[in-house]
Amino acid sequence: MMTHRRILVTAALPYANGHIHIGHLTEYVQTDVWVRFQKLRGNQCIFICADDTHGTPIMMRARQEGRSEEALIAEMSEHHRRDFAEFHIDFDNYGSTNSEENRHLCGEIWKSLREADLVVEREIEQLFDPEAGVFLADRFVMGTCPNESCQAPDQYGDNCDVCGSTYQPMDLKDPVSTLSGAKPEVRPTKQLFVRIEQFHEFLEEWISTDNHVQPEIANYLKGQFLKDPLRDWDISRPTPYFGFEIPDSPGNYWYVWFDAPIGYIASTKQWCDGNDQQLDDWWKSESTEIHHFIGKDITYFHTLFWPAMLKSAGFQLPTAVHIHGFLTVNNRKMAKRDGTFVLARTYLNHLDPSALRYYLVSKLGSRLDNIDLNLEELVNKINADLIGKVVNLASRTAKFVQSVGLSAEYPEDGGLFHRAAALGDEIAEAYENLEYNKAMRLILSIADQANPYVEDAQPWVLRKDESKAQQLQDVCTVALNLFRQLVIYLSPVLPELREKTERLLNVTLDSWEASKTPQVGTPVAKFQHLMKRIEEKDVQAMIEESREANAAPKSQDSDEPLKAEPLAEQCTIDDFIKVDLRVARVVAAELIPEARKLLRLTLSLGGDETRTVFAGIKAAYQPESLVGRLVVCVANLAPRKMKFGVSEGMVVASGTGGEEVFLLSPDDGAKPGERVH
RNA sequence: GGGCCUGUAGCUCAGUUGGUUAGAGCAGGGGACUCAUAAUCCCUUUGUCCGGGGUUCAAGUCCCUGCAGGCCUACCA
Repeated sequence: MMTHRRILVTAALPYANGHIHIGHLTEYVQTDVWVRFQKLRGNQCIFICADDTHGTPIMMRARQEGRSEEALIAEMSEHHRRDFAEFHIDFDNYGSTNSEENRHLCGEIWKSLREADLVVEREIEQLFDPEAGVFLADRFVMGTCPNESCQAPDQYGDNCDVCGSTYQPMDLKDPVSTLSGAKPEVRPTKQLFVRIEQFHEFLEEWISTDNHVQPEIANYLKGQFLKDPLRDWDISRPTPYFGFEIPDSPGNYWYVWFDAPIGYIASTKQWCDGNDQQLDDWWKSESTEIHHFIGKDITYFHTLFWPAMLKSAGFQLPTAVHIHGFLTVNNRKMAKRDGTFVLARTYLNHLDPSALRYYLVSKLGSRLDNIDLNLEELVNKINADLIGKVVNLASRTAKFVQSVGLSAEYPEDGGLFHRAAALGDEIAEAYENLEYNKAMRLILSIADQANPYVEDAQPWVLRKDESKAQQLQDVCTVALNLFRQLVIYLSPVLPELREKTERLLNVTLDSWEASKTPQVGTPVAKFQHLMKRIEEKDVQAMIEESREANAAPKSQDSDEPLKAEPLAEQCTIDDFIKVDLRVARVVAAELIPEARKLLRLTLSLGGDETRTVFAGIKAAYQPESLVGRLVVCVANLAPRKMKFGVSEGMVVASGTGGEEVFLLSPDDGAKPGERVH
């Protein structure tokens, strides 16, 4: 018998700025399955989550919608809760970072940081948007890359997409606020920093021991952050900011990444208050395990800052931070354009949540690989595995024993039940270690033995001979007991199947141990469908709706590009004329193997006039597809020395970069060398 | 440029501390059955285990190297 464990589990807090989509669901399903598994094993386990509600994006959106932040986050919370509930994601408490409990705990932890003398005040300069009246985070500023050899326009405030260099938003040339289009001013602000370097040795030790993080993550952190002194962590934001004002620093607010993880504790506190529990038993007790499930994008907050904060405030550190990869659909990044950016709600409009749960779980392992949702495979897998093999077992036998129930004693079955029970240990180990794909393989192997058993025993023949009634009952008793084992093993993934099976077999399947003892002598209810097949057309309809819901209305294009990059200030015709745009023909296009983004183009402006241009379009265009086509180039741009040679101009394109690059082409009839007026 | 990961049948993947003829599911082909949500069962085809070296009695499995793909991160390692 295993020891009774007390386990606290969290999933990342979804941001209150958007709806839940199937990418999010990978994490919540992974976590929910683990929690349900622990509960089934008899451990005391609670699943804690909350909405992450603070920060500039929430503030700006509320303003835009003309309502309070509180109204916005309250509505979002409703949506999130409903989506999760319908995907059978069952939190013990779902809170909000904008709660009194959280404010209080932030204060407590803050006090510990102060007392340990870990907080320093420093004056820094930040960009301020005079029109919107807010300080601008890096991503709210765009301008020209300050790198002399790059000068790419329209880059964010922290780094350049084109040359990859990093810099401060102050360094950008011609910066523009993406909120208002105004030119930001540089203003000094006093901000608070946490001297996290104090924890350097401790963190190095912590990430290297006891599987606190996956080995590849430990490796990454050591190589990426811990090899140098850790930089002070900028933990405050000046007013206006939607969040908690720092008690001993009026006008300053805690940065959202300070109060968000504390939200885990605050949400636990709410649960404790409602369940007669002591918070300290969960967050300050060595006998409690704490497991965080997060995506790889937020690794650094959870493996460096968070342990440091907990450590200094005397809280228990996580037992493990489990990090997973991202979800792709049909092997591509989810994209609105492809209809693969599917909201949880849109999925629910067309398909059974159990299907996605099973599919994701059958793909998930313990590593942080990305996982792919192949829609064709989804249909196939659900129908073949769950309907054809698992549910079919009950479907083909239950009605034969509807009137008599299960046999009074468990019949001879050639060791089938015993073997499946023994396999339970291995399945449990796979669940425990987050090797869900392995667990599903093992479980399905039971169904693969059960169906031939039924085939061989031929209950449909037995029932025609009244003298074989006992034999018939026995065969169905075996099949339904194997089915019952399957359902227990699958119940962390498919809670709905469990409930329906409980009704069919008149039992409660709330313990893993139950899989070891056969069920006998109980009545069997009238068989009803336990799960529906998936139809290809429903998947198609879901994709269509995702496309429509996200695409702009037909007569009107989306305002997103303009919002992302507001109009520049007015210029005169003289300004415009300075830029000599010419039609050019691509006469050669070469891959530069060492370059990540660049292609080397040779452009002809007619006659002998040519230009060599390095263009950041490698991800978007095949070189051979470019040769011969017409493009528009900036012909009088000052040459720039680049890593692979001198670039003598630019080709004109729109798009956000990467694969999203669209070259301009003149209509038919244009000739190389013609000026664009 | 650096770091990490991956590369096994058409597809998705298993292959335990190196040990006999390399496996499963799906797909494909053939057959059986009719209880079941056109479900199920049986039989069946396919592999330069990415390439090249090396260690070993023995390598998909260990070492080196090359190639390809993915992710992360940078003229700092």
